[in-house]
Amino acid sequence: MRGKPMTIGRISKAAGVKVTTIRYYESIGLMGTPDRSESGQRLYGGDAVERLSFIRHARDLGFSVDSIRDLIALQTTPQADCAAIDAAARRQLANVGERIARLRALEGELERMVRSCEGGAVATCAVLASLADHDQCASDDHGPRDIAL
Amino acid sequence: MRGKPMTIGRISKAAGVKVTTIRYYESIGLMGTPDRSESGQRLYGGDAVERLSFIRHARDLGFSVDSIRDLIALQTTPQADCAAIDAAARRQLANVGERIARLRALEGELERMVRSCEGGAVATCAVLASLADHDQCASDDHGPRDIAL
DNA sequence: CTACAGTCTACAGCGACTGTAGAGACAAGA
DNA sequence: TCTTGTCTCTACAGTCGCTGTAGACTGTAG
Ligand SMILES: [Zn+2]
Ligand SMILES: [Zn+2]
Ligand SMILES: [Zn+2]
Ligand SMILES: [Zn+2]
Repeated sequence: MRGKPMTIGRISKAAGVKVTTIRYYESIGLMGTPDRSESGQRLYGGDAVERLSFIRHARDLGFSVDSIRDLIALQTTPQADCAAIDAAARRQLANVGERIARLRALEGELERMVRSCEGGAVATCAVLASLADHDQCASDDHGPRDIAL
Repeated sequence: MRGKPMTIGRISKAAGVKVTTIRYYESIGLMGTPDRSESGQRLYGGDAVERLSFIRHARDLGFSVDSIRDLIALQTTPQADCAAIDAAARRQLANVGERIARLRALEGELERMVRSCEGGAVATCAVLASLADHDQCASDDHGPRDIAL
């Protein structure tokens, strides 16, 4: 660990990850146990900032913690083939594509609902009617279950 | 409560909502406390099926439980103006639109990452390099935080 | 009567954090 | 040196929208 050791607050600011989140990442094995000062405070080197940035960027791109753990593990053998890493990225891409498709279906139905109501009493609200009965909307727009937005 | 009372299993099948989920909806006040048989089993009328369908359709469209609670409350005064309901639907529509936009940004960045790697060793993997450094990707694609996918 | 399916309550778990309480540690100013 | 204020520590509860489990009881068909 070269360079001056940094406290958790410093790497938190440096990487843009909250202190509590860093401790959480440590607890789930994404971050590895850091050195401690005599009084027990965590001490990090610059590599910790790099790893945090990596984790955060991957999270921002929607990778699960599990995937990120895998990606980190794959980095430990730099001479290996990167096919597994590329595959993980492609899986994530597909995942995002599916979510977009599902959300677009919702968007379409919501648009129709909103357009169809011309105001008036709750009793005759077209939005409410659409919500009460999916068959009434253009049929096969959104999936039946497992939205997992 | 007209019609033969139905058990929780029956309305579960009728509405396509799991038994445990129905009890959960009751516990959080979406469903109201049903009558009970002598032995303590819940007994529902057909209106329960309607309400469950309503809830499920709204959930499928991405409405939060809180919003649905509001929507249900608004239905209790059918002579009122439906503006609040329509506004809720428009809010949800905007919400979905934002999520789509964010996901499209992710999609773009992931596509670039995947395209840029031509295979080889982990040490030189372009996907990994992109993940390690957001500045390296086309800069302003995905937001800094709060993905809330 | 005997299976077996359905129902009951109460609580733990998911993912990915966030927030809290209560205690100890450290840097800077008076 | 004392004090003040900011960090840091651990451990645990809460978020959202469910899902699954355990262990007991009830209802129904053969
Ligand atoms: Zn309306
Ligand atoms: Zn629908
Ligand atoms: Zn690669
Ligand atoms: Zn990026």
